Amino acid sequence: MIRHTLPKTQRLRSYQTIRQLYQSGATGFIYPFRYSYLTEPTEADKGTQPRAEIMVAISKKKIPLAIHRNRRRRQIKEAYRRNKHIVFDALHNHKLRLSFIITYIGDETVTWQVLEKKIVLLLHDIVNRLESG
RNA sequence: AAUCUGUCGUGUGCUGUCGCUCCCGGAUGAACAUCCGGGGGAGGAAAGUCGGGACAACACAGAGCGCCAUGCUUCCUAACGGGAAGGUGCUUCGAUCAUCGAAGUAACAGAGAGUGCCACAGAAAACAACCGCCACGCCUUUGGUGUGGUAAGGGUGAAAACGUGAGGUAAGAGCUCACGCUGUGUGGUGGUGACAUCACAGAGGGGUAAACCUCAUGGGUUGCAAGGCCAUGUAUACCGGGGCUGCCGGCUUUUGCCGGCAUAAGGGUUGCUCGCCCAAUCCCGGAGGGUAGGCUGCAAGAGGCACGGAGUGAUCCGUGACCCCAGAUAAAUGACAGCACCGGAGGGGAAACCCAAUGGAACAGAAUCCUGCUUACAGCGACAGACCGCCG
Repeated sequence: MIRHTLPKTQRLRSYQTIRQLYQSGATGFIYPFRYSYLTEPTEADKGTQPRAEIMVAISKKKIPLAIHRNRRRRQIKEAYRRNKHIVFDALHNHKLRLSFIITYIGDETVTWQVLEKKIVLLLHDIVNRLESG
């Protein structure tokens, strides 16, 4: 049973990884999100553990005010935090490390309930793609 | 009382579940970390990035030119293009014999150097003659025409060459005079000063400087992505071109090396020029490569509040074992419920009153800090003003 936390170590913070993701990450689309992700296998001799790193990006064109972008980013992070067990179970089964970016492309009218449902769909989508190879 | 406008103040709180970040203490652990406990964690504008400063790096012999900013006075302030108090002009309102008071407003130095511009209309917008008036000449003589004088009258315009009266003249004109108006100069008085007021002299040829400009004052450049340290790395690397000079002395068989002086393509002097300074481990171009990780700067000060004092005021001084004091870094300070708050569809009740659904809850998110300005803003409170009504 994992705890539903989201500390610094599970957030995507490396410039190089982000660059790699935008250049060569596998992408998908579930409205109102677009996502791209990369995986690498864990290596037991180096002591790396399965884990996921996430980043949330929001377009300034869609949501112009900083305070509204902040709120939307917090809601997305919250939705991921509450449902991240979906993807974590798969990662442990396949011994993978995952980095991914969720880009919000909706507008300000999407409600919290819809947002959480769509995140769950998105996570299941990623898991399906991992399982199928 | 209600509504509206303006100014000032304030600008959500509590509970639950699950989370984030920083600091302190403890535990596990080689370490990264993880866990437990405690504490701190967005704004009045954090915004616009507009002024001014602190702080930092680089630069700085000097002179000239240029560029930018500011522009009534005194004061406040670390400083300012900010603020306070005042002066002057203009506008509005009110009272009044003159004159005075209130509110608002002002890029409010110079149009006695020069240049430019002044739409339309008008003859003309700055060397004024269209009509008119006057003199003289000519002709086909109730008139027409030419030359000259004339800014009193007409007409145009936002603005037409000081106003009124008298003298004067061919007709006229500040041409002369009186009174007045507006500048200038000198002197007196009051005021720290802007300025006010009085006297004398002399002048009257528009406006426009957020047009160029003139005058006065100020201004080195870049900004925390500043800068410092650690780690990493590749620097006197590679290719092409330029330069690699002259004299003297020393060493040396020579090539060459070292030192001094001179020259200077080039570089620096952070707008330009002169001047000054630098110098072969140099300068220009090409191609290619690397880094972009961590720590620091980085949070207690031009801080708030209370009381007392000085000042018209901005503000300053003193006292206080009074209070506060975010530091994130693909960027924490939250998400979701419920209640409180506003509102009240509707329901209950004889009534007072009670219960209440949907809904509403502004503007807005630190990024080195402070200070000011500007802009955005629901609700509540205070104080002014306007309007309506006068039974509230």
